Amino acid sequence: MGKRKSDEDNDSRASKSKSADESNPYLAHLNVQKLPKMTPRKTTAEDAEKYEAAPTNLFNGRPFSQKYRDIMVKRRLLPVHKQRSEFLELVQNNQILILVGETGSGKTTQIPQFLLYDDMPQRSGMQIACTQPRRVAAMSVAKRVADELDVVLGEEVGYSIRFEDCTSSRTVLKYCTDGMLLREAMNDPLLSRYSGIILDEAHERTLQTDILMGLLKEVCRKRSDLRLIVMSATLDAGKFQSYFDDAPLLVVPGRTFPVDIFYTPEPERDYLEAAIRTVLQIHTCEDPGDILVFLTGEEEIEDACRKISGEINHLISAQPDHVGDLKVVPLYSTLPPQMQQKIFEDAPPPRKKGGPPGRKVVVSTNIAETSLTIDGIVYVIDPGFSKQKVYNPRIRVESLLVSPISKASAQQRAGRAGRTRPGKCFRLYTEKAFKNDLQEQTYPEILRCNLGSVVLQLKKLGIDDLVHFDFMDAPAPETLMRALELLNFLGALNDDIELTDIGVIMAEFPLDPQLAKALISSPSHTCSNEILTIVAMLSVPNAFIRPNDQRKQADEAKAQFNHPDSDHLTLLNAYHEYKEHGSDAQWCFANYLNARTLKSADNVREQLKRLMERHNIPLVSTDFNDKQYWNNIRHALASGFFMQVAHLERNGHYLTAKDNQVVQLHPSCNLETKPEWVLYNEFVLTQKNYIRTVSEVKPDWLLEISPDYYDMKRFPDCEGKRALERIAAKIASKKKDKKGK
DNA sequence: GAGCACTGC
Repeated sequence: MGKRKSDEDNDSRASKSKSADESNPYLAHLNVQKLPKMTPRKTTAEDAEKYEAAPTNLFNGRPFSQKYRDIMVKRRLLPVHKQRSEFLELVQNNQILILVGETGSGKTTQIPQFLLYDDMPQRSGMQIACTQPRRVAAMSVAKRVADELDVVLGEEVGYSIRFEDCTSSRTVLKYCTDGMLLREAMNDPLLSRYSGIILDEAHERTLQTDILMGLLKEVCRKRSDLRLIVMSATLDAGKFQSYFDDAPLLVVPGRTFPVDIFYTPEPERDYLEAAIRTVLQIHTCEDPGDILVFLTGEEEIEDACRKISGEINHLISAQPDHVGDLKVVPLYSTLPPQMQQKIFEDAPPPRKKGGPPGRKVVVSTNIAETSLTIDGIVYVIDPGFSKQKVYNPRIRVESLLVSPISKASAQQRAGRAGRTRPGKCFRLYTEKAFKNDLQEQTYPEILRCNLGSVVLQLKKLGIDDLVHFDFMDAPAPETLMRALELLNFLGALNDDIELTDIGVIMAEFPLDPQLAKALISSPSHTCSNEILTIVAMLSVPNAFIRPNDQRKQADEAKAQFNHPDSDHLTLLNAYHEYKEHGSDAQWCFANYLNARTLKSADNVREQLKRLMERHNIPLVSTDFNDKQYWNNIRHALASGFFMQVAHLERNGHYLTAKDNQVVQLHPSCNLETKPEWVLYNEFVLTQKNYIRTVSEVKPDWLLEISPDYYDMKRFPDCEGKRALERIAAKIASKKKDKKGK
């Protein structure tokens, strides 16, 4: 707090009082009299610029550095700079502002600073938050803006992301992930510490951004002092404006190079083949410049890379004087980081002096559309597809489907060719298809996924009437019903759709409701330490590595951790061994385990452990030699996953309980037998219906955990039902016997 | 006997 006080001193010194400075020789250099008076929300661009050009920093009282002045020259050249006055006028006269700025406009770095000089949150001990969908962006932009304001990162400017809070009591501008701001809202629904909130990249319409928009729309009504700026890259501004009650719009031009778009005259039958052909054509016919190809997934990308390399080798040996080298680089999220780094390497040089130039081609998933920017790309090949999540509320299954992209997405892809100089984009579909068949925008995530967690969060945020909640795009009623039903069966919501005591605690955990429930229930099965580990392992990507050319060795390595009737316990064993071996990366490598993934599981575990301690959920274990050790763990899992259970039918197939979907154990399952009853972590819909990460359960646990879900009166007829009825009868007669005696 | 678009708390 000491620092904030000195800010105020500095401020008031600058604006009104002279006497203190005149009598203080150390402050003589401030030359304060020349600085204009600044009143919050009345700042003009000229006044702010005078402060930015003053000898000392308004925010920390230190003299500005040369580096600061050098950066300032560049900042003044950003397109958004020209509109500072316009921005200030709009934000001073309106509570909500929509800002559209294309790539290179400088909106992410400058707008928060413009607002900072106008709001001056330091005077009232408040902050400005700017949200980003991704952690790396929050971190790197915060670093940049700290430099631009000539302050130390983590002091006046900071960032806040999961696992890392780089802010202090003097922080006035904070970049954070949108999920982080949402977490804050759960404990402070009015977000009262913020004088201004900027939602960046709103056009991406992530789940969190959509919830924040709905929430902030309400918060603005209750807090007239709050300023909200919604920033987006696309020209879909009209939708944002009308959602926010016709908020004014500021359009900032971008700074990119023109990109020529080419379409195919006829539809392509095989986009993969067409993409490869186009790479070869560009390489042999076009000017130097790197190529970016968008494909849908790992397998397709690796396949394409092999084929391109093969074809290029042919061409080079046929015409060595006319065809240069081509470096083919795959890119997808599960690629290890050192492999991902290859996209930044230079294109190969000509093989001999004066020979044809070398070129780099990056074959990538959608990761290169938003998350990663590769400089030097001049050619983009866009086949027009990506994998998208879809949710089927009827069978309660999320799956990934290769689908046509939207126009907005096609535009974004094309833009990747014009970052450093004019480029070309080859769309492997017809212009007519682009105009008539592609939808304008990609469906927002909130329409495409299971909403269990979202509904729990909204309830925790104090939204009582979910059905009438003002979503920008309202999810299907059936999807909401499914979420409410799940939360009701889990005991998080009562029959009046109110949050229960357990529901309140569940909402605190950054977990799917099923996992949160299993974790909270685990102390009553004396295995919370173990469930904590399993939940952490299930919250990170698959830790078992299985390279295509070493499948056998990898499977043998995994077999060491195997538990005969539970994949969940295999995860537990792997984690224990990892810790036993001192979290050693070498050991992980030798045992086909992903050290990075296990490290992040450990991080997650620590975070969840702290939350458990905060809520007084005891950390306990059953003695390892107790024969109930394994049973207790599976029993606790069942208390969260009793709705994800399958029964082995006499024909050898599994049928999911109640939904009666035919499913098979995923080939990655390591169960030694096919137990009659299993619970599963995940339903994977690919060529077949698979259930993945499976454990044996005892049917009497199911009846005991949720008599409501396993109410035989509301259970469809199947072999599983008859088996459950027999067990129920047995339990009933036992109870009777007991009473009789 | 198969995959795992991408994020995030």
